[in-house]
Amino acid sequence: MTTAHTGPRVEAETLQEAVAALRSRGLRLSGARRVVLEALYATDAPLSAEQIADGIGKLPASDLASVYRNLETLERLGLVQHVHLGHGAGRYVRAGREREYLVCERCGAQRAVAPEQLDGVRRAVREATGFDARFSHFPIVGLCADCTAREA
Amino acid sequence: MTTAHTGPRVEAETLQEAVAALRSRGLRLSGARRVVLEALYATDAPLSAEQIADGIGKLPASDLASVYRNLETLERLGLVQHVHLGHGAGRYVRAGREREYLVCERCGAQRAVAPEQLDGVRRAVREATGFDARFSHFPIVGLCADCTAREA
DNA sequence: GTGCTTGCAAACGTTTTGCAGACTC
DNA sequence: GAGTCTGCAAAACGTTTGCAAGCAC
Repeated sequence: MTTAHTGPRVEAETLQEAVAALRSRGLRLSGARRVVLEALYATDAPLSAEQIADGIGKLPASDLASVYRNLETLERLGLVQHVHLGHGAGRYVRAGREREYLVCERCGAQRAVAPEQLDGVRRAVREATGFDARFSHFPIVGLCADCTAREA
Repeated sequence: MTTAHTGPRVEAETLQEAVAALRSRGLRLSGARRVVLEALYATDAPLSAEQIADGIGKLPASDLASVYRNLETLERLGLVQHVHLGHGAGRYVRAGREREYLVCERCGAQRAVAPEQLDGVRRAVREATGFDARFSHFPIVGLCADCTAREA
């Protein structure tokens, strides 16, 4: 870790806003940091740290340890979120995309949906258990429609 | 891995039945294997491989690698199931307990419930997405009632 | 005796940490 | 110039694998 930079979370729709948010906290825009941000702003798909370090095939590569450090810094700032989509490595997406995930544990299919689509699920969870469910960090896991059909 | 032992899953309510199931597949009841089974049948709580290897404080200890190998064998037999309750190590429970899990991502509280209790949730997931959700392997993650209240 | 099973050690994939030098502001 | 940030190397963590010896059957 570098020095702690706490404070309220930040909104950033664009790379420019993200950079502004960084600067407003006294953080710098280094080469490695830019690679991480550009990768995350280049796609909506959840990326592994390794994919980011490799520059997702088109950006300059950077050190994996720096990628992890930057992801942590950016997550603390509220610019990045990580997701666990199964048994493998964690995945990272820029925050503010407002997505929740479902993963099929048979075929591995991943699906991202808008949170509103799961409001009924959230309501059912609250009624049954009192929990306020969030599927943005850990997904709903089960069998997708195809695998359910194949099962029968 | 040792030799493969495939075949239909097995039911075992008691340790004796589990041992019988083992034997019916040509598997043996070694010391290390007994420690794993006794630990799992001693509690309903999901245990880490390390806790099992330590004999959950009261049983004889055994080697961690053997514990993992036995857990895999027993899981393949259908006698054991593993659960991921957050960022840490995996947890293991004996199968047939029919539990699904909720975890609070703020305070870490874990709750196990009977699957029927989440039937409404499953229905809501199916209606919204076509998925057949299962919360026995990956839990529902969110904020528990206490943390939700504290939030406001 | 056969061959499943063990313990130990070493490797694994992912993530974290220590450190001296480099770069941003 | 001050202090953040980097790359590299090494460690940490949970888990898997190779192997020769040991034990259940």
